Amino acid sequence: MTLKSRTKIVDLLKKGEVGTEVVAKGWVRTRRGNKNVAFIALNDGSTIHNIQIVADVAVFGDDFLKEVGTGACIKVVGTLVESPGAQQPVEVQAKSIELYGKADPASYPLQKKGHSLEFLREIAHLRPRTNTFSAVLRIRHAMAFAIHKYFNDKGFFYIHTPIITGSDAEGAGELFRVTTLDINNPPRKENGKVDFAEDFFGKESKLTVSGQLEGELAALALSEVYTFGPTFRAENSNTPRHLAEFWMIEPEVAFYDIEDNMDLAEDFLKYLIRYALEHCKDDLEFLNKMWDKELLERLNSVASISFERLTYTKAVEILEKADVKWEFPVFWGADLHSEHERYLVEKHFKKPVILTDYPKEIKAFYMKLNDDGKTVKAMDVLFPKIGEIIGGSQREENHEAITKRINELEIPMEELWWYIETRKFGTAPHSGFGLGFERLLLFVTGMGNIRDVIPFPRTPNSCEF
RNA sequence: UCCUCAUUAGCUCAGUUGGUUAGAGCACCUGACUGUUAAUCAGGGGGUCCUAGGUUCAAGUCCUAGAUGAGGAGCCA
Repeated sequence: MTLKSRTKIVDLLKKGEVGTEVVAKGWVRTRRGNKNVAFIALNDGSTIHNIQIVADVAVFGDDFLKEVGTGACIKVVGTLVESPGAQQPVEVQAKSIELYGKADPASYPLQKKGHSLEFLREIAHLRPRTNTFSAVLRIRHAMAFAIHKYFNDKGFFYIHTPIITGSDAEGAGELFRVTTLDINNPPRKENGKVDFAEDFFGKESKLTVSGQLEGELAALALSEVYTFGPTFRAENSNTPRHLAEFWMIEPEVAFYDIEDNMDLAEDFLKYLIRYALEHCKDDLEFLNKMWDKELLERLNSVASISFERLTYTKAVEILEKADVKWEFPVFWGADLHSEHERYLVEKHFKKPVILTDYPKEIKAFYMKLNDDGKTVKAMDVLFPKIGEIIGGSQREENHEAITKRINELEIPMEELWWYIETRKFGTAPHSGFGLGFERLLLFVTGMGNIRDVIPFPRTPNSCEF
């Protein structure tokens, strides 16, 4: 028998092998009992549920059992039996217990009672051992897996786009610099500016804010691709919806117009939500009970309802007619603020909304210009509670049009020569979008703060662990 | 970055109009209990009231500045 030999608690609880000897390993959640018998709730992270270990005090001794308290890690060999208690189908009558690691009860920070999410963030090294956080992590895994499954089943190829980039032309926010220069004494040019020709790459380099531009290069060869990787924004954003380091999914598809793009986005989101409802039932029920009483109802609703689709122009008309005093004025050409988006999703339509055809001035250079010359084929998917969960567009594939737009916005053309060349050689209509993975998880788990759906959040002034 | 609020025991939080020795629940320790279910019951230990100034006979409480956290806004995914 090797060290890894054990039955996972999720399998023990399926009640398959009653009467047989089993080995369970895990971390003690609580211990209670009397002078004759101790009950140990054991969890190994395979499920939200614990297995109850029953240990006779006469066999194991009071002093030993005292060490098997909250937080300790143990190996238990015993018989799986039907439980006389009402709250669990089976339990393990312990024959032997090996203490892998004790946890001093006076200093172990996790109690059997609940903690605030703020406190748990301060002990991110231990919070995976809580019910809430282990549930979130299992759902996070399930969603990552479902994303790959969805695209793989549809014949999309997973493209690894670079994390270090030499271009900052995408315009999606402030970038983190990557350098090997001595920041206390960098080489300088005659004009006093830092000489990045002497840096590792011979030029300035940054952490990527998006894999989209490279994804487009791949789509214009492999037709259907997606990226799924970390992205970095050095914005000083302090909100429950922003991270400095987050994961993004970016499908990019040749021969898709904006309608196809919207169909893909809606189908994709519904698939993921249905996958969670089907595969993460116990964890979602726990989160529903613990944090968000409307979670399951909301997930079921969004999974089946048809998203509302309308143009930016129509949305502005609705907002202008609305009997609401806006903090930010609404007029054609103004960017929509979260109060406007929330009104459309939560009050007016009461379901997810896809807004399209925004004024070109408030959108990025790569979006395809409409025939009206004023709007671009952009699409934002707005969700209840979250706001913008997806942003995407049909891309400008016309060489003349995209160089004109780049010049208008005074984006340095020489940094994008490779991107522009795809429009020169065998260009094709294509579309894509970006989905923030943690924003998806906020919606699926019902958690209120994005720092609680990623194991180790990076935010301004916070890079512990 | 801006606005608002918060910071008191390991955790969650009370603390009245500025007034004696700062409290509770949980956790922890000791004991009781023949199968518990966030076990229960009894007892015990535990405090730089975020920090630095200030006002006052007297400050956890009022004022100023700062630190940290949270919510809202902006930026966005």
